Amino acid sequence: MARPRSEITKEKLLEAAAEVFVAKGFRDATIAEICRRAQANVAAVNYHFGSKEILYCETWRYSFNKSLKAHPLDGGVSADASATERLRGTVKALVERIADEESRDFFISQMEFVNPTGLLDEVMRTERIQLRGKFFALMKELLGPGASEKQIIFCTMSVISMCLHTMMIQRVCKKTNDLSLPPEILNLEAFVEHVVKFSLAGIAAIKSESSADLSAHKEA
Amino acid sequence: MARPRSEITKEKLLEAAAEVFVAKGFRDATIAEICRRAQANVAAVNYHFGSKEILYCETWRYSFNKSLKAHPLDGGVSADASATERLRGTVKALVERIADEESRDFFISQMEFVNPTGLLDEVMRTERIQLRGKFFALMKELLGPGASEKQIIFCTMSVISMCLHTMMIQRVCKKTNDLSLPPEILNLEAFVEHVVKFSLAGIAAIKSESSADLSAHKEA
DNA sequence: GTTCAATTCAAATAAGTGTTTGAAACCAGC
DNA sequence: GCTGGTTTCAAACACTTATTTGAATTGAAC
Repeated sequence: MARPRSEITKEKLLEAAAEVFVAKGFRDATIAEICRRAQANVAAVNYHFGSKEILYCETWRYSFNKSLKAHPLDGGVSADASATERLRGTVKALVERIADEESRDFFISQMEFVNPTGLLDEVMRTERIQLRGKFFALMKELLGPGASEKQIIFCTMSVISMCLHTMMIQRVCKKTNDLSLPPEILNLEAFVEHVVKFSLAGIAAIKSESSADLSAHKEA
Repeated sequence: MARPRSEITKEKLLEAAAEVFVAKGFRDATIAEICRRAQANVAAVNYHFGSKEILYCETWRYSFNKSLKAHPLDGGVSADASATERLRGTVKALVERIADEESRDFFISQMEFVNPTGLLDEVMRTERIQLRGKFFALMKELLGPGASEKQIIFCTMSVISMCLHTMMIQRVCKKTNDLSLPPEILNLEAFVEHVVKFSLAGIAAIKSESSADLSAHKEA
């Protein structure tokens, strides 16, 4: 509580910036609009953060910490639960985090991924490695000791992709009121169940291929 | 061959625009750079297309037609092949189309999806419906007559997501020389095989749930 | 070779926007 | 109530960039 005044506008700026950056992207977001939403003067950003670029980085970091606190990675499943249960927890946490409108960091990451400014490269690398590592270890366990590196990677990518991409579609459909897809897909619990069941079967199939000889059917 | 001069610069502009839009996004792409790459004057875009926005639409349409010609949707598998083979063909076509550096439309779509300008909404809707419809029909066949709408949607989304998102990661890793993932993931054939095997097992699992009573395990 | 429309060009225009600035307002501590 | 630093404010600045403009060039038809 040393300098409450400054801290308040700083946080208001971070919240407003997150909204605007998500809605418009880095370039199309204007300092003017961010400050308007934060009820601050245009000079506030440069005074408190130094530049639009620094504000961008700080906004991501702020949103990331906030969303991770709201949705812990393990989904509330303890480390000594079965691998299947831990998969369910991890998938659930990921899906719920993305679905949460307050989780701005995910959408910023996604934009940064497709259309990089380069400003978040380092901060995001940390996050990616963390998430990926957690999934890799779990997948290794599920695939068993005979699994190849390639199998672990492909399976991990598959599960993460199912969650991320499908949830992004959901979010976009909801935002744009796109009704070309039935509303059932908005049922999160059902979706998590689907991903877990679908994935476990897929993983089992991949697992069984490594025990047999590698016979990849090919058409001439 | 009515007006060859005009057509040549127009096409050079479209090619250059595709590159620049993919690299920078709509807003960060400058007419100056596009014209420089096309070896044309800055006024060329406005003379030939009318505005940057129209150029953007035309660029997407041009790239889309081009990439679809290079990678037909069915992957060269005839319509009377088995459902499994048609799935393999469709997945292969999708994966190869995305992997092809020349397929700019996909990346533009992806950007538009995450950070919409709104300029491509209508043109893209057509494409999405087309692709989705093709997958839906195939999935319905694979899941059998007892499948619910929800199951069809979730399974379709899962397969498409696996292809799209994973391939996007590959593309980004390649572009940024990110070596945090082993190079094996760049093996397209292996990836297609993985997706097909993984998906077929997943689909079978979902299929079996509809014949039995719906028993979704839940933890208290 | 002249004519005329289509195309290209360099320079100017106009609008948007991040940043700076110097004055004003605020708020403790004395 | 004055003082000092902190924070806010409105206006001005500096820069980028899409678009316009009018002249110059091209190239085919006659």
